[in-house]
Amino acid sequence: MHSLAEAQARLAVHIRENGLKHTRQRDEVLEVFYALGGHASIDELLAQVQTRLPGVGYATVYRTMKLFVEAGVAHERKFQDGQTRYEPHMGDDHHDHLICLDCSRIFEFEDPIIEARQSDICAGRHLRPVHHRHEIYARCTLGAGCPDRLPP
Amino acid sequence: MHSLAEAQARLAVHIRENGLKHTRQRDEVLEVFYALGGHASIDELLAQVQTRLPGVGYATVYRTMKLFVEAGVAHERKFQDGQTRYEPHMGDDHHDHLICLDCSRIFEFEDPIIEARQSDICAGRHLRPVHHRHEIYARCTLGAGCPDRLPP
DNA sequence: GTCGATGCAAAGCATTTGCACAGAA
DNA sequence: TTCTGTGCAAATGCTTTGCATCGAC
Repeated sequence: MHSLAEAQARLAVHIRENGLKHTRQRDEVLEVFYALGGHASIDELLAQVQTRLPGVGYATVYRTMKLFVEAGVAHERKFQDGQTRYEPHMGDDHHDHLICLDCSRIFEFEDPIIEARQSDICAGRHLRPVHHRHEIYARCTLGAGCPDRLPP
Repeated sequence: MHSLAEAQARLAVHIRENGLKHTRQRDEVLEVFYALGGHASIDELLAQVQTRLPGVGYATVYRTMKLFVEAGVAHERKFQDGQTRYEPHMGDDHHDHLICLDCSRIFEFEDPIIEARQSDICAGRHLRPVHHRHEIYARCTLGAGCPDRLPP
């Protein structure tokens, strides 16, 4: 699942199968969620949704994103700033995050060697990894030359 | 720094150097903190401190743990249960966490291969790792035989 | 006697929930 | 018409802060 259209289809199925309802709000939140691209916070989502559908409040966005997670179209990520962020579900590929402390950009990475080491570490303790969280916080080696430096 | 005595010494220095004061509460919180051994939450700390010094409230424990972090005798860790946990600072050695979803135990691990891969991943993007968070959530392969299984 | 620390209650944030009403099916 | 979804406000859980008082120096 990559595109908005696929997400809409999957959500529709989930709604059907669980006797839920298709609403304008859910449509708009899903479109905004895909338009924002990834790592969107509730505040960012709400701000965008309100430009399309004034009157929507936090409760609806929170409930809707929870529904998206249950429907499998979104993932929940908790970084260190106290805000929950969401990203579109992209099939089975797993990835972790690399966060630039200079410009706040969030990169994604996936490393088979690290994944393998994790299994080994677990195996030594009679454990089997279920999921993990791996975030690297880093700074530009280019200093002020960071091409996408953002205001602090 | 490993022992309570060393932590007491370091805290005393920090207090001296910053014109702060040595108090009974800070003594007790530090002892309880070391007695609990690691990954203690504010609630756990407060409960223990109150057996020794009734009347202490959340505010004091929160403020005291923040002081310990500044003094370098404690580290702050945020796992996924919404509670901040603290662990004694053990010199320069860094470690990550392996959390058993069956019995809630928290293991520590450190893996040079993973650390090296992290640097490589950063280098490819002109970044230099500053710190990271790596948590593996796992289940016992022993099933109900998990020797230290705890109630859910 | 100063000035930082404490304890309590109130305030802050992010998130969740109760409830009356609106709107899909 | 029925029952879920929505919007608002109040409630919650964790953490921080304001303020009068306490206690270390």
